[in-house]
Amino acid sequence: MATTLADVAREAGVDISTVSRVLRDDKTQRVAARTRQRILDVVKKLNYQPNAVARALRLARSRTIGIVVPQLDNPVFAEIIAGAEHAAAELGYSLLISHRTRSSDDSDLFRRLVNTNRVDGLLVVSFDEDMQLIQDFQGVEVPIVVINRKIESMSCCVYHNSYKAAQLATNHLIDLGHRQIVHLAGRGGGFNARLRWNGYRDALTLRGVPYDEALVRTVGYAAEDAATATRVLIENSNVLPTAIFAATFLTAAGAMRSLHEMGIPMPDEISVVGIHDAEFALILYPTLTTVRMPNREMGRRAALALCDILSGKNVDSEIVLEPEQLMLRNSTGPCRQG
Amino acid sequence: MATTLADVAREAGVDISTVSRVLRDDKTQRVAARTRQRILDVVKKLNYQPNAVARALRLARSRTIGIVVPQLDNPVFAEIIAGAEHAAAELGYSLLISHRTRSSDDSDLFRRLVNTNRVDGLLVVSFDEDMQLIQDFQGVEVPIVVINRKIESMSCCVYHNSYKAAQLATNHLIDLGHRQIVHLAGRGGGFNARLRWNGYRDALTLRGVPYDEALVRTVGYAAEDAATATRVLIENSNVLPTAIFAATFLTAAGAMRSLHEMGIPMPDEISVVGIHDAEFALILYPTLTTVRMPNREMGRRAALALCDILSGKNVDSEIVLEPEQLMLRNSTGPCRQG
DNA sequence: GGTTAATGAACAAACGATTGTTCAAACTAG
DNA sequence: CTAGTTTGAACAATCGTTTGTTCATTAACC
Repeated sequence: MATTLADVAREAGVDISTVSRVLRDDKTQRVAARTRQRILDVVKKLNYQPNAVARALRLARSRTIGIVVPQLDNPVFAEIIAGAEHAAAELGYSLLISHRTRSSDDSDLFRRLVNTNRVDGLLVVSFDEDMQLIQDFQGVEVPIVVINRKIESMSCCVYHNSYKAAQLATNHLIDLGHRQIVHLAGRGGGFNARLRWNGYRDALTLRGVPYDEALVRTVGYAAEDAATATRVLIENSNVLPTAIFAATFLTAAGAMRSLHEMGIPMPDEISVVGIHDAEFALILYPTLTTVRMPNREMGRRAALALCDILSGKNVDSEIVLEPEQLMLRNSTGPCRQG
Repeated sequence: MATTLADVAREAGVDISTVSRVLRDDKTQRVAARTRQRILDVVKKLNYQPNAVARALRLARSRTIGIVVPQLDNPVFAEIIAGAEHAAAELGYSLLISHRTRSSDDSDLFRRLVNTNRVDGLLVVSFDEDMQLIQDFQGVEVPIVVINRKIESMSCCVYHNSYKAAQLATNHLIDLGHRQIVHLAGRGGGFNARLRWNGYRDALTLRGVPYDEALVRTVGYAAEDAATATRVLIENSNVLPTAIFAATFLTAAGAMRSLHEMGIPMPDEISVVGIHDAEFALILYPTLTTVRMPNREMGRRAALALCDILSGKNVDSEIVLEPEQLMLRNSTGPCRQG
């Protein structure tokens, strides 16, 4: 069995409350230096570690936060989790992970997590389109930090500046001389999808390149969707686009596959740029130019914010993270038609 | 505040112990049908949910298991986690996630997780090469299930039949007429790396293809390592290999990138096959032929085994999962030199 | 030296559940 | 009608902490 306060107290010949006070460094009461030392010696000797469960019961705080993610096998979410786990661990919090798929009816997932007092707070990573999210928050009595999207009614949201990211990507293409720039946008008009579309449109307009809605295609999440859309787009074009700005990594990859299949060389005839950077950007051929987004940082900041809320501090209701940088690789190049 | 047993008891006009017995369906004591119904009504009315922390303290069981992973942004590990989370949730267990990097000195990570009574058991996902693992298990007093590798001294290990997977991959290449088959093996000689190498060698031998150690290269984990190794290998070959069997997904991707860069067409001049299947196999060009391994299932079986151990059942000390199937795609084709 | 103040540590009551024990009321039987 | 047995539910201890309160000592002061 694990050693308890009682074991330490017995060995040191004091009351458990005294041991507790020494360990908690209780200010309201003083302990003689000799006694304190004796206790600390015993604590070390017995390798005492406080029982987190008992403490959680007494304090009504478990020092555990829950993170709810829509899917795990997505590098973006994985990075968010990694960032959150790291930050939480540093602050002495544990991370309980929970899965919330689009399909499964998990309307009481949050309440279950919380009502059974397992978690002090919740980190919720949102899919762009999950509209049910807000109503599922009803009746959840712990602080919630929303990741990857802004929801007005929530006390704290941490998300990327996707608008800026799209501008970076688009400007890069414009700088290379491209004018016929296709945008493969996220279907469903979610938070990030909309911002990226707007960023793309405004970047064009600001630089005097006419915005043509016909060059925008909304595609689903899978690479296959982007592949199909790209094929259709190319086959039906009178004037071939010279560049593609893909809203996500998988979209970019899907587009690239179609281009390969149609024998269109990159970046010679068509440049491709994507958003989100991961190891996978390097395994594509050609390696993919992307706008790197601070996903880890997003997880980290969200965890920090939640822990701040839990310790009674005030936090900004919105934390917006700027894109890190344009990762220049081999999928983009100067426009040959310019 | 959340409702407690006391709230329910007061409302129903009974003692808390009676409420508890009704909810636990205690056999040792009977409760009058009327009382039982009254209690159940109140429970529903107040939406009572037991406090998991209090129960954990009393029962010395938290119904939480910890999963320790070496990295998160790896689709294989992500799938394992997803499988484990799902199975755990179904059995009423929560999953605490913890990160254990190769570098960080986390020799007491396991003990910390356990001694503070946060988890009833541990799922440890192993990196192939992590040799320190075993000694870090010392003094950990909860059941541990090791995932992705066999460790003799452990009571339960769940892992893939990597030997068989390698044979599947190699046989596929042999069937296509290939004889000069390179193997890009995992560096460090870890559990899976060794099995795959052996599977490759034995498949060749069994089919009468001479095994030539010069055709095996050990490479590190990153795609870049495989890319470099492939380039060196090709440039120094008298007889060009006609196929590559890459031990992992990233290895395959790295090799493919080098082949692209050297202008060697796939699969016309060189076929490539990898192990592990994910969305990423579909975004490569050409799409990658792989042996699909049951990673989700591995996580699921490990969680089930751990929960079985925790409920006192006996479990097999080894659970070996066979490769699912060869996913035939466009990176492999008949040998043109045959 | 006797009263008061400060010190140091024990005592005890929670937190919310589970579970062995006790006990009153109702029932059975002789 | 009384002694003995069931039945149904309350009582109480416990899990390992934290923290307000009490209580001896010792020190301090006039």
